[in-house]
Amino acid sequence: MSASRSSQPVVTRFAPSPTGFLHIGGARTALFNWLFARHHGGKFLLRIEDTDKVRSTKEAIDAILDGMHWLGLDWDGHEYYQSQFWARHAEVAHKLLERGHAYRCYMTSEELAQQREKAQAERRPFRINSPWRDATDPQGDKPFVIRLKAPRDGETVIEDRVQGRVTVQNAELDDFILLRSDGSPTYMLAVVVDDHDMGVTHVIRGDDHLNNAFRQLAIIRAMGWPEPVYAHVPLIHGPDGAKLSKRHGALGVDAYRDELGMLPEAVDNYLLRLGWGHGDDEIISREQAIEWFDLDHVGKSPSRFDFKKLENLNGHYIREADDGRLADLIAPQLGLADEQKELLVRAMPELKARAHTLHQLGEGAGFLFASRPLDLDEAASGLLTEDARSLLAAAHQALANVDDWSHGGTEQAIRAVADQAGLKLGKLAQPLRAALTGRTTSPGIFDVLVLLGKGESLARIEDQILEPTE
RNA sequence: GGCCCCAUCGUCUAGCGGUCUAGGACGUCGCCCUUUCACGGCGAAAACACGGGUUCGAGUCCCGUUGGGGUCACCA
Repeated sequence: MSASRSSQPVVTRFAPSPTGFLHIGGARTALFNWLFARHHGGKFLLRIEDTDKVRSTKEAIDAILDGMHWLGLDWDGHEYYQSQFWARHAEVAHKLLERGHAYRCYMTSEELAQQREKAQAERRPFRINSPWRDATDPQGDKPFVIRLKAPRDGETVIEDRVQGRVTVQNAELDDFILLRSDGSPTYMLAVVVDDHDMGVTHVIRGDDHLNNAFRQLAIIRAMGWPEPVYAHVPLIHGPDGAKLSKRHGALGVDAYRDELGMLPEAVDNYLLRLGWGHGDDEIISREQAIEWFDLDHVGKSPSRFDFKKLENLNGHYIREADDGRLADLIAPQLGLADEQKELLVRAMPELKARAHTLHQLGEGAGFLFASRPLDLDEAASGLLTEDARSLLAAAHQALANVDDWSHGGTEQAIRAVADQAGLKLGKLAQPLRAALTGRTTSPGIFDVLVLLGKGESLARIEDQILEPTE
């Protein structure tokens, strides 16, 4: 009976393979691992699984580290690189060999293919059946791989913290490869060795690894190592229920930031609630998440990605966010000079209530920095009828006489003009909005007036009073 | 196909045998607020996949059916 690690200080890890970017599913796995470690005051480690040299690139690794930083998922100590431990992996493979838990297999790929075809023809599931499993005599320098001598009888049971008790007949598992013919370790060996050496106590990962867990356990038991606690989290699916693909949301987290205009706290909050719940709570701060997170409330069924909900959450966090921070985030998009940022910050309280993404926020701020004469959109120019223009003239005159250029001061003047014309405020406010912002939607009209200032406001109105030159 | 897993409103979920005429959130639709759009407030429609059991009693336990997902490499 192997010792359990569940009573030791918690050590979790996130082990992405750098073959692309940090996708959203990986981000959630990382978040869960991070939260679990922080909740228990343990350690959260990061290991880059770069054993596939061809597909692993520096860019991909940077993208992952960058994504982790953005989401606020800091790891303890330095990041590990799996490729650095090849010698150690091989060492373990040979130890297994010495102990009779593994064997040299000299089967050629042709022989393997033959077995596979035969199994297929007989319509029975294919299991590798190597004649070398019980061979005792080394075959000189013929090429070989090292295979695990997996148990064939009985069953293996995993008490998964998310999936519950999962049982698999050992006959289902075959003698998978530990060390390739070129001496490199397979993933199955490498994870087990690294997790052990890093002292990982809890393996929290996507449930696409659930089947692997049984194979990995076989290695662990053969080595007599302590077994980690497993928690296999269901995968995230696209809106149509199919596996999340690029078409849906398997974008890199960088795309959520750069292309979708999301705030990291919104993505974190959304990801946390996807597959995990805490009563009726929806808006959950980092601190609360650390306090509340547990494996018991992770759901067992896959969940679909819902952009609308993410966007709603993002809108919430934008409204909560600091005005200066938001201004900094969208200033590049607007191409603003530093001295223009002050206006943006001042306008932010009005702007941010109207945006669900950073891009919408930027669009909403556009009118503040537009140069005269304004480019009116179709709906706005449609509003500027002959009648409207003469109304604007009256408004211009009234506004020109306003000394107290404040929300109240401008409102008083505009309401007076509307009253005099016997019109509801809206009849005047809309043309005014069109002249001032070039749009039919904007922050409150008096806020716009104040933000723009007296000079600019009057000038923009004046631009629209004059008949358009055909 | 073999093996493994899953199944509450359209979506994310609460529910851990009676408190469920099933709660919250997003989305949808009304109404209110209102100078537009938002924000905010109020309200509505909307679910326990199906069939058997177990039990005094099942959304909650068991079995089956159906549906969905995962996995079956000298990839990770």
